[in-house]
Amino acid sequence: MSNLDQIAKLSGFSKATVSRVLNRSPHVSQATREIILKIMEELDYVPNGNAISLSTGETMQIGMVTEGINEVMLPFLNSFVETASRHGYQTIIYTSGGDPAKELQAFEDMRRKRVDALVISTCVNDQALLGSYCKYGPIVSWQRMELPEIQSVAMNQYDGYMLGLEHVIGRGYTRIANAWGRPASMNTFGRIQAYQDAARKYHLEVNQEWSQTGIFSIRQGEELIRRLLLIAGGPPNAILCANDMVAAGILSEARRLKVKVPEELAIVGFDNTELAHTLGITSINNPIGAQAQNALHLILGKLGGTEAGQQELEFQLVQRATT
Amino acid sequence: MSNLDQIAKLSGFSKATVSRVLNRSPHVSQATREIILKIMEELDYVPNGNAISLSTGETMQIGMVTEGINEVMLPFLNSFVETASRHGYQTIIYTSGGDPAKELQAFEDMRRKRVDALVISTCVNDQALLGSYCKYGPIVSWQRMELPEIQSVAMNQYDGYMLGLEHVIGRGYTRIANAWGRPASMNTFGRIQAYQDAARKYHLEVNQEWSQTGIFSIRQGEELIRRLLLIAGGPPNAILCANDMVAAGILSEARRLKVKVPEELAIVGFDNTELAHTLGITSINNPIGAQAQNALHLILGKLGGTEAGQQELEFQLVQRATT
DNA sequence: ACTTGACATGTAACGCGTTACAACATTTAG
DNA sequence: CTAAATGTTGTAACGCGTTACATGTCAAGT
Repeated sequence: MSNLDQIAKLSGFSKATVSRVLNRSPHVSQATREIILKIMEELDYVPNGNAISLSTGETMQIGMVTEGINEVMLPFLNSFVETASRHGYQTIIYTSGGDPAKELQAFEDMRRKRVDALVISTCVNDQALLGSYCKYGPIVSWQRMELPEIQSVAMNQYDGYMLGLEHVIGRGYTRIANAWGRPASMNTFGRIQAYQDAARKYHLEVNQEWSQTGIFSIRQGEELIRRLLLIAGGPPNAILCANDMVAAGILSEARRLKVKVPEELAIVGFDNTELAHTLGITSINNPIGAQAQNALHLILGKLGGTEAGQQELEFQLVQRATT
Repeated sequence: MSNLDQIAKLSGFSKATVSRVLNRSPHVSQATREIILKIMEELDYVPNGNAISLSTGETMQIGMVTEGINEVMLPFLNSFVETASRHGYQTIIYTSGGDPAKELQAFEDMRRKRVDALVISTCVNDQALLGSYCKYGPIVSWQRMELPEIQSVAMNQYDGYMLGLEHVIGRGYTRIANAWGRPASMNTFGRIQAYQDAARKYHLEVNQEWSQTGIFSIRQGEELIRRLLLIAGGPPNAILCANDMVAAGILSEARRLKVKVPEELAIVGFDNTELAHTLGITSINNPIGAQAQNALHLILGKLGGTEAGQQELEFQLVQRATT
């Protein structure tokens, strides 16, 4: 394995000049550049990434923190990895599986200079704790955060959820159930607010049992609808879901149980993923890919010292067969 | 930002001793260890990951090479990330989007010591080219490879596909269509072989137009079934798919077109992902998670110098509503 | 002819741990 | 009581680029 020193010795120039060639510095004569490039070629030289990172203090790597990779994350992850790579950054995945200690590994890795920045997709640690890592590098979150240090690319969940609510209300549904996601998250908070405001404004029937938090997955959706159908005082006739996976679970289980969709039950998903398209689920179009790009741009801005703003994004509702 | 030198100076011991404390070497007296740990604590010291990597030549990072992250990859990726992390390795995602040059970046990164090893999920470069990177570190592939240097954790596709074929044949279907994946891949090759052997053995009706390669996604599945239904000489009455996404596309489009499943069309997916469960698609259980673990173990073995074997895995067919 | 500046290149310190080898002290065995 | 073994710690080189600053050269400007 050849190194820069050898190239320098062989070419007769100093390490500095060789380094300049590597970094395309203009302060090298064309003749010198060619000689050095030729020798590099002959020795099959590539610079050692770790040495560069140690020296510059940059790893060109960004960590993505998440509980686990699921269908909803897919467009976020894909878009982020893609965009980051276009800017020369690689993405490292940190999955916690819900274990705060494992999640912390990502933050420690930033402290140890293994990654230059972090994007949080979902996280299970205390926000104050995460905040204490901000001094080690930029942290941007997909979900909205209370902590001002951690910027978020989440959209205004209140508006998005209201869009879904008014859609089903407009179609005559009044017994609306809610499958919300992470309890105590800002996203969920905005959605709850929207529901409460809509309930008041449109005089919806309200039943505590119709609203649940902590519902994320296909299986949880399946279970939820089974429970909802058994509720005393009657089941809801519409349900808004935390994401499309939940909606998919509810839809397939409802079909199995011979519940007519959308006549007896309207279903609205969230995120408008491929899944919603495939299953024909009405969904609120969360422009996830664009959010991921925003996340990267915020990070690049912070890394570069320029405080970049994010472009504004808008929700849309895509109507399909479930409403 | 404190460093090892400072800890050494403050504690009165040498860098070597401090390093020994960090690495839990037994050759340090208890008293010394405590003094040094205390100072580390006070200075809020963490070792610099890049310095460690430069020094040891290991990054504790493994690259995952793929065209893009999709539903089928999900269990592979999740399982790999999880297992790797348990062994102290982080996973870096390299998506090529089908561009060989972008894909090569991953291989170059191994050459530059940015990652210790690579797992190939899907790849678009010439295998011979990839082979030339084997000298820089272990490369393991999910898909079967022709190159002996690149070990694979793929299962015997012939057997798995035959399982699916015999299942539908056993249920009386004889006009079997095939939606195969990547052309010219070993996986596809095995499946084609299985189909040809089965066609001969069970006297299946054969129609060139029923078999296609290059079908991977939900959308492609949708398009495919539309085309198949228009074929002169009649459409097939069963179809085996490259993966569950394709099966999902076919199923939903078939329903839209009022084709009765499974009466008029049997559908068999591959991989038995969450998607197949949700949509009730019969699928061949490719134990993807276990394959990912195998991949990691092969890599760890090669990194550690011990040639680890992989545990044998078996296919199963999970019957659901589409057959 | 002389200053000024542009350009090319070198020097040496720096970023930060790891580790082979040496050295010394203290037991333990004989 | 000495030699060998064991345990503790230090020295210094190594892994490999980057970069601020210094030096030297040559042409343009006056």
